[in-house]
Order: sequence, then C-alpha cells, then structure tokens
Amino acid sequence: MDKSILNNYFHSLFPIQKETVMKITETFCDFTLDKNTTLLDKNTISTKTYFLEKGYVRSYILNEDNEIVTTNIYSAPCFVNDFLSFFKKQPTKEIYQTITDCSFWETSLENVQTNFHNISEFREFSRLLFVINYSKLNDRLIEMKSQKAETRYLNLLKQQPNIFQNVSLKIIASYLGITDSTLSRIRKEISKI
Amino acid sequence: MDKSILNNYFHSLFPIQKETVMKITETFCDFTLDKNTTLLDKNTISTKTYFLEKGYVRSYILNEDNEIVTTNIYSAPCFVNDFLSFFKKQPTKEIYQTITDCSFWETSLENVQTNFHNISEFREFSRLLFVINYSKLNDRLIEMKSQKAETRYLNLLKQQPNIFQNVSLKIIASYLGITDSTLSRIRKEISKI
DNA sequence: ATAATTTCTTGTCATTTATCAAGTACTTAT
DNA sequence: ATAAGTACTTGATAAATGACAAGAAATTAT
Repeated sequence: MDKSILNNYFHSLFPIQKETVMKITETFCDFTLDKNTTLLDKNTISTKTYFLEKGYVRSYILNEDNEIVTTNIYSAPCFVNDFLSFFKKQPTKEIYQTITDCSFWETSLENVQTNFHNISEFREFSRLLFVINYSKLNDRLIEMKSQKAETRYLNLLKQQPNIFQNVSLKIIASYLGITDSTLSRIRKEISKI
Repeated sequence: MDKSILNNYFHSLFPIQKETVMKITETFCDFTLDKNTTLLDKNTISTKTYFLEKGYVRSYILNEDNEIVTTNIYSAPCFVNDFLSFFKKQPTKEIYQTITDCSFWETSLENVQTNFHNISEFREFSRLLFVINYSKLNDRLIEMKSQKAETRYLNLLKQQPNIFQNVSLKIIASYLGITDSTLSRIRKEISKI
C-alpha cells in the first residue's frame, strides 16, 4: 500500500501540504488489472474515480460499423475518468480498457464529494485537472482539424514517445484518426528521409 | 441591469435556490460589443469570466499559414471562457470575437474564487459546467475523427440550426474543419435530394 | 513446438477533401 | 449611389486518405 506515486501526483500539479494530500488519498484503495481487461464498460455508470499508477489504458467507442475508434490513451501517472458518467451519473458511451498490465487507485464519488466540499486545496486541484484536460482536448481538436495525418503522427511521437514503446500501431492509428495502413505508409515515408 | 437571463441560466442547469443565485451574480457587470469586435485577444491573460447573454461569439486560432481555424462557436445564453488563461493565468492561444452584436455579463477571478470557496452550490455548478463542456468537446473530437464532412454538417444543422441563421458559411466551414468551397459543394449535393 | 490469431506492411484503386482561380451576389463604407 | 470588400459558388485538378485484399512478421494459445 505505497501511495507515494499517487501522493506525488498531487504535489507535481499544485503546491499543497503533505498532510492535506494524505488526508485526500486516505480513502483510495489499490487494485491491479491484466492487459486487455475492461476497466469500465459501455452503458454503465462509473461509480469510482481511477488513478492509473502504472501502465497504459485507452478509451474507445464502437462506431456504426462496429469499428473501434480510440478516443484517448492514458499513460501513468494520471487520473482516468469518464467525467459525464462519474459526476452526472450518466451511462458511459466509451469503453475503458487496459493496454498493458496496470495498477490503479480508486475512490468513490462520495469520498470525492467530501473532499471537494471540505478541503479547499482539493477543490483547486480538481478544477486544475479539468482545466488541463479540457485544454489538452481542445489542442487535439485543433490539431485534428488543421493538421494532416503525418504532422499529427510526428507531434505524438515528439510529445509522447513512450506510447510507441507500449501501444500497438493499430491503436495509435485509431487514436490519430487514421487507418493502420495509412499510418504504416506515413512511417515508411518518414523513414526514407 | 436585468439579470434574469443570467440568473435563469443557473436554474436551468442545476437545482439551486433563488437567493443563492442572486448572491453569486451580485458581482457581475454588463456590457455590450458590436459585431466583429474582439472580446479577448491572443497572447493576453483573461482576467474575466464572460456570460454571453445575447448574440454569437466565436474563438479561432491562426495557423502557420495565417489562416483562420474556428475552434468554437458560442450561442447565447452560455459562458464564454478561456479556461487555461483564466484559471492558470496563461496567455491565450485563441482569439475570441463577436460574430453579431452581443451583450455580456462579466466578473473577475477574485469574485469567482470567493464564490467557489464559499458557496457549495457554485462549486457544483462550476464543476458541472466543466463536465458538460468537456463532454461536448469530446463528442466533437470523436465526430471529427470518425465522420466525414457531410455527416458533420448534417449533425450541426440538426443540433444547432440557429447558427445557420446567424453565422456565415465561411465561419461554419472553418468550425467544421473544411474549406468554404467544400461546404458549398456539400450543400449543393444535399439540396439535390 | 505448432497452430491460431493478431499486427504490420504493401499493392491497387476509389473516395474525400483541398487548392487555385474565376465569376456572381451581397454588404458595407464613403 | 458607387466603389470596395466580402461571401458564396463552381470548375478543373491535385493531394490526402480510405477500402479491400494478400502476404509477412510477431505474438499468443494449446
């Protein structure tokens, strides 16, 4: 039950006292999942918030033709949450699945609420997480609209090279919004130079 | 100084007492802007949060070739915010500009902070706004990755028909991530049927 | 160790969308 | 009222990406 990675995550984002963090993470419980295991299924209501301590997770949807569209790739350490489902108790549209063996910490909405309303630093932290996540998503949408596939690939390679060591090209292609054949061709073209 | 639209916006999203809303919006001040006016410029730090009471606003970035990429279209009533700039005091990447004549309410970060830490209903409301905005953005990214331009156009037409009465096709095309000629051809194709 | 499955690559061809350029229809400013 | 600018459309052509299929390489299961 070593909570150092979880606790350090709070410190890394926000100036906050050691005791406050310990109080916040007091209710977190740990568990592990093997690779290719569902963390949170489609059409369920997420009752927990998850902190990914180690490993890689992705979220995806199935489109009309039942093809997988990867919506996000999470690489530890980070929180993994379906905000709409967790905070508004709505059924998930996406499926969350481990890509590698993973270790997590989890806590309930009830505990989050207690902390949110009683610990001002946790409120600030929560809001900061939203701001950061929103901003990242916004950047991805801008990139998706204004850059071609090759540029998006090169950006990802630069910004998250670790993903390429741990996630299959099939998943990465789907995350970039292209087919795996197109990704393969892009990589071939780049390797020529 | 009729705050009814502003106040009603709170009630429409969240069960909350009349008195609480009045306390929250007490510090909001109103102002108007003519069409095609900059609300928040690039590379500035947003010191206010804005509520759009009437009119249409868009945010956009200029890409490498100095072409406009419309990132969002806001139609009243709604909050208009650059979260990263407002909450993390970072310079804006986007430019926020009125599309039509607009009326706004604004308040400072200081006031938001006071409410956030003192009024539990405001905390819940703030978080709800984040959850909703995040979820909308996520849906747009999924659509952008998995649907072709014609489908994205038809979805927008269905979900926000009012935009088409108030925003030029040039801006709508840029919002949809396509050129205005492509949008023109899509509309021609659809009108044939 | 072998078979089965999945991932990755590559070829051919089709579809979607962009680019550039020109013309018409509106709006806005003087 | 006229000129200037902007929005919208359309044509011809090019670029980006997808669809489908087949084979090679890697991984997983038995």
